[in-house]
Amino acid sequence: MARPREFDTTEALSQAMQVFWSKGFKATSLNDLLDAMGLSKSSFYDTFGSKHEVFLETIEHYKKTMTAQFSGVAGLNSPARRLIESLFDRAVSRLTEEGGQRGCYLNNCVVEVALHDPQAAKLVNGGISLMEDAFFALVQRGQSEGDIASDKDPRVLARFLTSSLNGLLVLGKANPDREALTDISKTTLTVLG
Amino acid sequence: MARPREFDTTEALSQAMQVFWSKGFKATSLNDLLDAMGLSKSSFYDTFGSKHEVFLETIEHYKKTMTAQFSGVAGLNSPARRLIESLFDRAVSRLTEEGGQRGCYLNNCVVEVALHDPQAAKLVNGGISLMEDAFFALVQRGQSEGDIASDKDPRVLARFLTSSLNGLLVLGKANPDREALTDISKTTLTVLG
DNA sequence: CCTATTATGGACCAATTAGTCCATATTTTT
DNA sequence: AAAAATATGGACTAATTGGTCCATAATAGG
Repeated sequence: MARPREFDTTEALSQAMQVFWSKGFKATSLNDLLDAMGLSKSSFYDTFGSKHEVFLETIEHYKKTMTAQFSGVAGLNSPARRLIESLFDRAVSRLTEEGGQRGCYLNNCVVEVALHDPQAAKLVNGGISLMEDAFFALVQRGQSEGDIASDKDPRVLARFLTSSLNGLLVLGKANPDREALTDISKTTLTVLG
Repeated sequence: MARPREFDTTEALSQAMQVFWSKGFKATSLNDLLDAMGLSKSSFYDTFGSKHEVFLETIEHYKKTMTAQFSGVAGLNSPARRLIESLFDRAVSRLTEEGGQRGCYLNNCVVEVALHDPQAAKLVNGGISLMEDAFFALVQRGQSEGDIASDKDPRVLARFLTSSLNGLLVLGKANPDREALTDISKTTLTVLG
Protein backbone atom coordinates (compact mmCIF):
# COMPACT_ATOMS: atom_id res chain seq x y z
CA MET A 1 0.00 0.00 0.00
CA ALA A 2 2.53 2.52 1.08
CA ARG A 3 6.01 3.13 2.19
CA PRO A 4 7.13 0.55 4.71
CA ARG A 5 8.70 1.42 8.03
CA GLU A 6 12.43 1.70 7.74
CA PHE A 7 13.49 1.01 11.30
CA ASP A 8 12.91 -2.05 13.39
CA THR A 9 10.31 -1.20 16.03
CA THR A 10 11.37 -3.80 18.54
CA GLU A 11 15.01 -2.85 18.07
CA ALA A 12 14.13 0.76 18.76
CA LEU A 13 12.14 -0.36 21.79
CA SER A 14 15.09 -2.34 23.01
CA GLN A 15 17.31 0.74 22.77
CA ALA A 16 14.74 2.79 24.63
CA MET A 17 14.69 0.18 27.34
CA GLN A 18 18.45 0.39 27.72
CA VAL A 19 18.22 4.08 28.46
CA PHE A 20 15.34 3.75 30.91
CA TRP A 21 17.22 0.92 32.52
CA SER A 22 20.32 3.00 33.05
CA LYS A 23 18.81 6.34 33.91
CA GLY A 24 15.31 5.63 35.11
CA PHE A 25 12.08 6.98 33.66
CA LYS A 26 12.12 10.50 35.01
CA ALA A 27 15.77 11.11 34.36
CA THR A 28 15.47 10.00 30.76
CA SER A 29 14.72 12.96 28.52
CA LEU A 30 13.08 12.82 25.16
CA ASN A 31 16.38 13.63 23.54
CA ASP A 32 18.02 10.74 25.34
CA LEU A 33 15.40 8.51 23.81
CA LEU A 34 15.67 9.93 20.31
CA ASP A 35 19.45 9.54 20.38
CA ALA A 36 19.30 5.99 21.62
CA MET A 37 16.54 4.94 19.27
CA GLY A 38 17.96 6.77 16.28
CA LEU A 39 14.65 8.37 15.44
CA SER A 40 13.52 11.82 14.56
CA LYS A 41 11.07 13.41 16.91
CA SER A 42 8.37 13.12 14.28
CA SER A 43 8.88 9.42 13.73
CA PHE A 44 8.97 8.88 17.44
CA TYR A 45 5.61 10.48 18.11
CA ASP A 46 4.06 8.97 14.99
CA THR A 47 5.07 5.51 16.03
CA PHE A 48 4.95 5.48 19.79
CA GLY A 49 2.68 8.28 20.87
CA SER A 50 4.44 9.56 23.95
CA LYS A 51 7.29 9.04 26.33
CA HIS A 52 5.04 7.26 28.74
CA GLU A 53 3.67 4.88 26.14
CA VAL A 54 7.17 3.90 25.06
CA PHE A 55 7.97 3.31 28.67
CA LEU A 56 5.07 0.93 29.08
CA GLU A 57 6.08 -0.86 25.91
CA THR A 58 9.63 -1.31 27.14
CA ILE A 59 8.28 -3.13 30.16
CA GLU A 60 6.35 -5.45 27.89
CA HIS A 61 9.44 -5.84 25.78
CA TYR A 62 11.46 -6.79 28.82
CA LYS A 63 8.93 -9.38 29.83
CA LYS A 64 9.11 -10.97 26.42
CA THR A 65 12.89 -11.16 26.32
CA MET A 66 13.07 -12.30 29.93
CA THR A 67 10.60 -15.12 29.47
CA ALA A 68 12.40 -16.16 26.30
CA GLN A 69 15.64 -16.33 28.26
CA PHE A 70 14.01 -18.13 31.14
CA SER A 71 12.34 -20.75 29.02
CA GLY A 72 15.64 -21.17 27.23
CA VAL A 73 17.30 -21.95 30.53
CA ALA A 74 14.48 -24.16 31.74
CA GLY A 75 14.63 -26.10 28.49
CA LEU A 76 18.20 -27.22 29.11
CA ASN A 77 18.34 -30.74 30.36
CA SER A 78 20.65 -30.09 33.25
CA PRO A 79 19.10 -30.80 36.63
CA ALA A 80 16.69 -28.04 37.60
CA ARG A 81 18.54 -27.35 40.79
CA ARG A 82 21.72 -26.68 38.85
CA LEU A 83 19.82 -24.28 36.65
CA ILE A 84 18.56 -22.36 39.64
CA GLU A 85 22.05 -22.19 41.03
CA SER A 86 23.40 -20.94 37.74
CA LEU A 87 20.81 -18.18 37.67
CA PHE A 88 22.12 -16.90 40.97
CA ASP A 89 25.71 -17.40 39.90
CA ARG A 90 25.12 -15.42 36.79
CA ALA A 91 23.50 -12.64 38.75
CA VAL A 92 26.59 -12.43 40.96
CA SER A 93 28.89 -12.46 37.96
CA ARG A 94 26.99 -9.77 36.17
CA LEU A 95 26.89 -7.57 39.27
CA THR A 96 30.64 -7.80 39.71
CA GLU A 97 31.39 -7.02 36.10
CA GLU A 98 32.15 -3.47 35.10
CA GLY A 99 28.92 -1.68 34.36
CA GLY A 100 26.84 -4.64 35.45
CA GLN A 101 25.12 -2.85 38.29
CA ARG A 102 21.91 -1.91 36.60
CA GLY A 103 19.99 -4.56 38.47
CA CYS A 104 16.74 -5.98 37.25
CA TYR A 105 14.68 -3.73 35.02
CA LEU A 106 11.43 -4.75 36.68
CA ASN A 107 12.95 -4.10 40.04
CA ASN A 108 14.04 -0.62 39.01
CA CYS A 109 10.62 0.12 37.64
CA VAL A 110 8.88 -1.03 40.79
CA VAL A 111 10.96 1.19 42.98
CA GLU A 112 10.89 4.30 40.88
CA VAL A 113 7.47 4.24 39.44
CA ALA A 114 5.07 1.63 40.82
CA LEU A 115 3.60 3.91 43.46
CA HIS A 116 2.55 6.63 41.04
CA ASP A 117 2.03 4.85 37.77
CA PRO A 118 -0.65 2.17 38.05
CA GLN A 119 -0.32 1.13 34.42
CA ALA A 120 3.37 0.49 34.77
CA ALA A 121 2.79 -1.18 38.10
CA LYS A 122 0.39 -3.64 36.56
CA LEU A 123 2.77 -4.58 33.78
CA VAL A 124 5.65 -4.95 36.16
CA ASN A 125 3.61 -7.16 38.42
CA GLY A 126 2.90 -9.40 35.49
CA GLY A 127 6.61 -9.64 34.87
CA ILE A 128 7.34 -10.58 38.43
CA SER A 129 4.69 -13.26 38.25
CA LEU A 130 6.38 -14.69 35.20
CA MET A 131 9.62 -14.82 37.14
CA GLU A 132 7.92 -16.56 40.03
CA ASP A 133 6.26 -19.04 37.70
CA ALA A 134 9.56 -19.85 36.07
CA PHE A 135 11.06 -20.58 39.47
CA PHE A 136 7.99 -22.59 40.37
CA ALA A 137 8.41 -24.86 37.37
CA LEU A 138 12.10 -25.32 38.08
CA VAL A 139 11.47 -26.10 41.75
CA GLN A 140 8.86 -28.68 40.89
CA ARG A 141 11.20 -30.33 38.43
CA GLY A 142 13.99 -30.21 40.98
CA GLN A 143 11.76 -31.90 43.51
CA SER A 144 10.83 -34.68 41.14
CA GLU A 145 14.49 -35.06 40.27
CA GLY A 146 15.28 -35.43 43.93
CA ASP A 147 17.59 -32.42 44.19
CA ILE A 148 15.19 -30.20 46.08
CA ALA A 149 13.46 -31.09 49.34
CA SER A 150 10.01 -32.39 48.44
CA ASP A 151 8.43 -31.57 51.76
CA LYS A 152 8.47 -27.91 50.91
CA ASP A 153 5.74 -26.10 49.06
CA PRO A 154 7.12 -25.28 45.61
CA ARG A 155 5.06 -22.10 45.43
CA VAL A 156 6.56 -20.87 48.65
CA LEU A 157 10.04 -21.71 47.48
CA ALA A 158 9.41 -19.96 44.18
CA ARG A 159 8.33 -16.82 46.00
CA PHE A 160 11.33 -17.00 48.23
CA LEU A 161 13.70 -17.34 45.30
CA THR A 162 12.10 -14.44 43.48
CA SER A 163 12.40 -12.23 46.51
CA SER A 164 15.95 -13.33 47.17
CA LEU A 165 17.11 -12.70 43.65
CA ASN A 166 15.67 -9.22 43.81
CA GLY A 167 17.34 -8.57 47.12
CA LEU A 168 20.63 -9.76 45.76
CA LEU A 169 20.37 -7.48 42.77
CA VAL A 170 19.61 -4.44 44.89
CA LEU A 171 22.42 -5.11 47.29
CA GLY A 172 24.82 -5.79 44.45
CA LYS A 173 23.83 -2.54 42.85
CA ALA A 174 24.69 -0.73 46.04
CA ASN A 175 27.94 -2.55 46.63
CA PRO A 176 29.19 -5.10 44.11
CA ASP A 177 31.31 -7.07 46.54
CA ARG A 178 31.75 -10.54 45.10
CA GLU A 179 32.39 -12.21 48.41
CA ALA A 180 29.32 -10.78 50.10
CA LEU A 181 27.12 -11.56 47.13
CA THR A 182 28.38 -15.11 46.96
CA ASP A 183 27.65 -15.52 50.65
CA ILE A 184 24.12 -14.40 50.12
CA SER A 185 23.60 -16.50 47.05
CA LYS A 186 24.89 -19.66 48.69
CA THR A 187 22.88 -19.11 51.84
CA THR A 188 19.77 -18.61 49.78
CA LEU A 189 20.29 -21.89 48.00
CA THR A 190 20.64 -23.86 51.22
CA VAL A 191 16.92 -23.41 51.66
CA LEU A 192 16.33 -25.78 48.77
CA GLY A 193 17.54 -28.53 51.06
CA MET B 1 24.42 37.65 68.41
CA ALA B 2 21.54 37.69 66.03
CA ARG B 3 18.13 36.41 65.21
CA PRO B 4 17.86 32.67 65.83
CA ARG B 5 16.52 30.22 63.32
CA GLU B 6 12.78 29.83 63.68
CA PHE B 7 12.24 26.41 62.18
CA ASP B 8 13.64 23.10 63.29
CA THR B 9 16.23 22.02 60.78
CA THR B 10 15.97 18.33 61.43
CA GLU B 11 12.21 18.51 61.34
CA ALA B 12 12.40 20.22 57.95
CA LEU B 13 14.86 17.57 56.83
CA SER B 14 12.51 14.89 57.94
CA GLN B 15 9.71 16.39 55.88
CA ALA B 16 11.99 16.61 52.87
CA MET B 17 12.83 12.97 53.32
CA GLN B 18 9.17 12.03 53.29
CA VAL B 19 8.74 13.62 49.89
CA PHE B 20 11.85 12.08 48.41
CA TRP B 21 10.77 8.78 49.86
CA SER B 22 7.37 8.93 48.21
CA LYS B 23 8.25 10.48 44.89
CA GLY B 24 11.92 9.84 44.35
CA PHE B 25 14.65 12.41 43.85
CA LYS B 26 14.04 13.37 40.25
CA ALA B 27 10.28 13.49 40.53
CA THR B 28 10.44 15.77 43.54
CA SER B 29 10.37 19.38 42.49
CA LEU B 30 11.65 22.31 44.42
CA ASN B 31 8.09 23.40 45.10
CA ASP B 32 7.25 19.98 46.47
CA LEU B 33 10.10 20.43 48.89
CA LEU B 34 9.20 23.96 49.90
CA ASP B 35 5.61 22.93 50.54
CA ALA B 36 6.60 19.93 52.61
CA MET B 37 9.27 21.74 54.57
CA GLY B 38 7.20 24.86 55.06
CA LEU B 39 10.03 27.11 53.98
CA SER B 40 10.37 30.03 51.67
CA LYS B 41 12.67 29.59 48.74
CA SER B 42 15.10 32.03 50.29
CA SER B 43 15.28 30.24 53.59
CA PHE B 44 15.66 26.98 51.79
CA TYR B 45 18.67 28.04 49.79
CA ASP B 46 20.19 29.94 52.68
CA THR B 47 20.01 26.93 54.92
CA PHE B 48 20.52 23.96 52.66
CA GLY B 49 22.25 25.19 49.57
CA SER B 50 20.58 23.12 46.88
CA LYS B 51 18.14 20.37 46.15
CA HIS B 52 20.95 17.89 45.86
CA GLU B 53 22.50 18.87 49.17
CA VAL B 54 19.18 18.44 50.96
CA PHE B 55 18.88 15.08 49.33
CA LEU B 56 22.22 13.96 50.67
CA GLU B 57 21.27 15.24 54.09
CA THR B 58 18.05 13.30 54.08
CA ILE B 59 20.05 10.14 53.57
CA GLU B 60 22.16 10.99 56.57
CA HIS B 61 19.02 11.79 58.48
CA TYR B 62 17.54 8.44 57.59
CA LYS B 63 20.64 6.66 58.77
CA LYS B 64 20.43 8.41 62.12
CA THR B 65 16.79 7.62 62.71
CA MET B 66 17.22 4.07 61.45
CA THR B 67 20.13 3.31 63.71
CA ALA B 68 18.27 4.85 66.60
CA GLN B 69 15.35 2.56 65.91
CA PHE B 70 17.59 -0.42 65.44
CA SER B 71 19.51 0.06 68.62
CA GLY B 72 16.20 0.58 70.36
CA VAL B 73 15.08 -2.82 69.16
CA ALA B 74 18.40 -4.48 69.91
CA GLY B 75 18.31 -3.06 73.40
CA LEU B 76 15.13 -4.90 74.27
CA ASN B 77 15.83 -7.96 76.33
CA SER B 78 13.75 -10.32 74.30
CA PRO B 79 15.75 -13.10 72.69
CA ALA B 80 17.64 -11.80 69.67
CA ARG B 81 15.99 -14.31 67.39
CA ARG B 82 12.59 -13.01 68.38
CA LEU B 83 13.74 -9.52 67.60
CA ILE B 84 14.87 -10.52 64.13
CA GLU B 85 11.58 -12.23 63.53
CA SER B 86 9.68 -9.20 64.65
CA LEU B 87 11.64 -7.01 62.24
CA PHE B 88 10.43 -9.15 59.37
CA ASP B 89 6.92 -9.31 60.78
CA ARG B 90 6.78 -5.59 61.03
CA ALA B 91 7.98 -5.22 57.47
CA VAL B 92 5.17 -7.46 56.29
CA SER B 93 2.63 -5.57 58.35
CA ARG B 94 3.75 -2.22 57.11
CA LEU B 95 3.71 -3.38 53.50
CA THR B 96 0.17 -4.62 53.78
CA GLU B 97 -1.09 -1.48 55.40
CA GLU B 98 -2.66 1.19 53.28
CA GLY B 99 0.05 3.47 51.97
CA GLY B 100 2.78 1.33 53.48
CA GLN B 101 4.38 0.47 50.16
CA ARG B 102 7.15 2.99 50.09
CA GLY B 103 9.74 0.37 50.87
CA CYS B 104 13.09 1.17 52.41
CA TYR B 105 14.41 4.65 51.77
CA LEU B 106 17.95 3.41 51.26
CA ASN B 107 16.68 0.80 48.87
CA ASN B 108 14.81 3.39 46.84
CA CYS B 109 17.86 5.62 46.74
CA VAL B 110 20.10 2.80 45.58
CA VAL B 111 17.84 1.92 42.73
CA GLU B 112 17.08 5.38 41.52
CA VAL B 113 20.27 7.19 42.08
CA ALA B 114 23.28 5.08 43.05
CA LEU B 115 24.51 4.61 39.50
CA HIS B 116 24.73 8.30 38.70
CA ASP B 117 25.26 9.97 42.03
CA PRO B 118 28.46 8.75 43.70
CA GLN B 119 27.97 10.95 46.74
CA ALA B 120 24.54 9.56 47.44
CA ALA B 121 25.80 6.07 46.67
CA LYS B 122 28.47 6.38 49.32
CA LEU B 123 26.07 7.55 51.98
CA VAL B 124 23.57 4.86 51.13
CA ASN B 125 26.24 2.21 51.31
CA GLY B 126 27.10 3.39 54.75
CA GLY B 127 23.47 2.99 55.71
CA ILE B 128 23.30 -0.52 54.39
CA SER B 129 26.41 -1.38 56.35
CA LEU B 130 24.74 -0.14 59.49
CA MET B 131 21.82 -2.39 58.76
CA GLU B 132 24.11 -5.34 58.22
CA ASP B 133 25.99 -4.59 61.41
CA ALA B 134 22.78 -4.42 63.38
CA PHE B 135 21.80 -7.84 62.06
CA PHE B 136 25.29 -9.09 62.81
CA ALA B 137 25.04 -8.12 66.44
CA LEU B 138 21.61 -9.69 66.75
CA VAL B 139 22.74 -12.90 65.10
CA GLN B 140 25.73 -13.20 67.39
CA ARG B 141 23.53 -12.66 70.39
CA GLY B 142 21.05 -15.18 69.06
CA GLN B 143 23.81 -17.71 68.66
CA SER B 144 25.04 -17.27 72.18
CA GLU B 145 21.46 -17.51 73.39
CA GLY B 146 21.15 -20.80 71.53
CA ASP B 147 18.31 -19.73 69.25
CA ILE B 148 20.39 -19.45 66.10
CA ALA B 149 22.58 -22.20 64.67
CA SER B 150 26.12 -21.56 65.89
CA ASP B 151 27.83 -23.41 63.08
CA LYS B 152 26.95 -20.61 60.69
CA ASP B 153 29.06 -17.55 60.13
CA PRO B 154 27.21 -14.63 61.69
CA ARG B 155 28.55 -12.23 59.07
CA VAL B 156 27.16 -14.39 56.31
CA LEU B 157 23.83 -14.63 58.04
CA ALA B 158 23.76 -10.89 58.56
CA ARG B 159 24.37 -10.29 54.87
CA PHE B 160 21.70 -12.78 53.99
CA LEU B 161 19.17 -11.14 56.27
CA THR B 162 19.94 -7.70 54.90
CA SER B 163 19.51 -8.88 51.35
CA SER B 164 16.34 -10.77 52.19
CA LEU B 165 14.73 -7.85 53.92
CA ASN B 166 15.43 -5.68 50.92
CA GLY B 167 14.02 -8.28 48.56
CA LEU B 168 10.93 -8.54 50.68
CA LEU B 169 10.42 -4.80 50.65
CA VAL B 170 10.75 -4.56 46.90
CA LEU B 171 8.40 -7.43 46.26
CA GLY B 172 5.91 -6.07 48.74
CA LYS B 173 6.04 -2.72 47.04
CA ALA B 174 5.17 -4.37 43.77
CA ASN B 175 2.44 -6.55 45.20
CA PRO B 176 1.47 -6.27 48.86
CA ASP B 177 0.05 -9.77 49.16
CA ARG B 178 0.17 -10.70 52.82
CA GLU B 179 0.23 -14.42 52.22
CA ALA B 180 3.09 -14.32 49.76
CA LEU B 181 5.09 -11.96 51.93
CA THR B 182 4.57 -14.13 54.98
CA ASP B 183 5.74 -17.15 53.00
CA ILE B 184 8.91 -15.34 52.07
CA SER B 185 9.51 -14.03 55.53
CA LYS B 186 9.07 -17.41 57.18
CA THR B 187 11.22 -19.17 54.64
CA THR B 188 13.95 -16.64 55.18
CA LEU B 189 13.94 -17.23 58.91
CA THR B 190 14.31 -20.98 58.55
CA VAL B 191 17.89 -20.31 57.55
CA LEU B 192 18.66 -19.28 61.10
CA GLY B 193 18.30 -22.92 62.01
C1' DC C 1 21.02 52.07 69.05
C1' DC C 2 23.72 49.18 66.14
C1' DT C 3 24.96 45.15 63.98
C1' DA C 4 24.37 40.49 62.71
C1' DT C 5 21.44 37.12 61.41
C1' DT C 6 17.25 35.31 59.79
C1' DA C 7 12.79 35.46 57.23
C1' DT C 8 9.91 36.58 53.34
C1' DG C 9 8.23 37.45 48.85
C1' DG C 10 8.68 38.56 44.42
C1' DA C 11 11.13 39.50 40.27
C1' DC C 12 13.95 37.37 37.30
C1' DC C 13 16.81 33.91 34.73
C1' DA C 14 18.39 30.55 31.35
C1' DA C 15 17.72 25.93 30.38
C1' DT C 16 15.06 22.08 29.73
C1' DT C 17 10.86 19.66 29.50
C1' DA C 18 7.34 16.96 26.61
C1' DG C 19 4.79 17.66 22.89
C1' DT C 20 2.52 19.83 18.37
C1' DC C 21 2.50 21.30 13.71
C1' DC C 22 3.85 21.82 9.12
C1' DA C 23 5.96 21.70 4.83
C1' DT C 24 8.63 18.71 2.17
C1' DA C 25 10.60 14.61 0.41
C1' DT C 26 10.84 9.66 -0.12
C1' DT C 27 9.10 5.12 -1.06
C1' DT C 28 5.98 1.82 -1.93
C1' DT C 29 1.59 -0.55 -4.01
C1' DT C 30 -2.17 -0.39 -7.07
C1' DA D 1 0.67 8.49 -12.39
C1' DA D 2 -1.82 8.63 -8.13
C1' DA D 3 -2.59 7.46 -3.46
C1' DA D 4 -0.98 6.11 0.98
C1' DA D 5 2.15 5.82 4.24
C1' DT D 6 6.64 7.04 6.07
C1' DA D 7 10.67 10.13 7.08
C1' DT D 8 12.79 14.47 8.31
C1' DG D 9 13.87 18.84 10.19
C1' DG D 10 12.73 22.89 12.04
C1' DA D 11 9.79 26.22 14.08
C1' DC D 12 7.06 26.72 17.89
C1' DT D 13 4.67 26.29 22.42
C1' DA D 14 3.50 26.51 27.24
C1' DA D 15 5.00 24.91 31.40
C1' DT D 16 8.35 23.70 34.64
C1' DT D 17 12.86 23.20 36.17
C1' DG D 18 16.54 24.64 39.77
C1' DG D 19 18.52 28.63 41.12
C1' DT D 20 19.91 33.83 41.92
C1' DC D 21 19.18 38.39 43.52
C1' DC D 22 17.28 42.02 46.08
C1' DA D 23 14.75 44.91 48.93
C1' DT D 24 12.43 44.79 53.20
C1' DA D 25 11.27 43.46 57.77
C1' DA D 26 11.78 41.10 62.08
C1' DT D 27 14.52 39.70 66.03
C1' DA D 28 18.24 38.84 68.79
C1' DG D 29 22.79 40.27 71.62
C1' DG D 30 26.23 43.74 72.78
